[in-house]
Amino acid sequence: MRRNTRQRDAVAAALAHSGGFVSAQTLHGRLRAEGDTLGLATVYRNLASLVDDERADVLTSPDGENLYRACSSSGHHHHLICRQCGKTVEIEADAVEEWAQAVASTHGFTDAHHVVDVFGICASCA
Amino acid sequence: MRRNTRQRDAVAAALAHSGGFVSAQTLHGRLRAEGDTLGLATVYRNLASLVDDERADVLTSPDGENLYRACSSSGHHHHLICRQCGKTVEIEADAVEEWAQAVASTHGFTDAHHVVDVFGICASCA
DNA sequence: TCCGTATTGACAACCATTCTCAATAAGACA
DNA sequence: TGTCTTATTGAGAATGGTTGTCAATACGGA
Repeated sequence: MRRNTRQRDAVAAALAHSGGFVSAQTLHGRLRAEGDTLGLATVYRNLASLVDDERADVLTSPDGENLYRACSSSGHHHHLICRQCGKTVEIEADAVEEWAQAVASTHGFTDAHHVVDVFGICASCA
Repeated sequence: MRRNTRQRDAVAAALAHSGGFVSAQTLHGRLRAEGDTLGLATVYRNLASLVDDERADVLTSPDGENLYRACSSSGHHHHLICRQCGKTVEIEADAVEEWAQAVASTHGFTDAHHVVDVFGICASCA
């Protein structure tokens, strides 16, 4: 049975409030900075449960950190992410979708999923 | 100045010998099992240098481990990977390269890197 | 209000990876 | 071949993100 706790709401709200991808550590830091005391493990647990419910996306940054983001469009999409500030732009990429499928079937692969993410430095961070 | 050491050769050979993607830990284990004594840190260092020289590829597995693979075609490229057996096909994707750069600069992002990998089930596993 | 139990928090445990630094050995040069 | 410089190694400690542990807390149905 799922219970609604102050902490769960706080994590969901903080995630929704920060525009782009955020690490669990950063999110925890922000919540503490705002005076909300809650454990780091709790942040991880709630982020994981949000991902389970498909209310958030995860992706692994190049330096191995897990980044989370409130999921707006429920459909399939990709991201352009600022390595510095985490600002994120959702990308539509029909061309890439088709390309991925084509490549997979050319080599006899089925049930193809793909990971397509672009990392860079955004204009305001440059 | 780069020096050729027994350990460097051993790592390169072991990587080339194992067909698909292997973790540094696994590679280290295999080398030790064959009686070759060398440090884990050395395996990491040599794998990193192989990646630097573009003689090997890295990718991060879903559970956060770094997997390495001897690289046949030098230069930047992507992978089509079987979720089941780990079999890997190297993909050339100039169109995707251009697309990634275009998307990044369209949104004012610079220094764009990208992650493009396709996971599926290969013909023999299907 | 009472009670069962999901959830929390503090901290320990984990584990891949990187760092440290003294010891070793590759390779240039004479 | 011998010497010298220094890249490389090895063992273990350190790092850092993430997960596990377990007693204490508090949600929510009865």
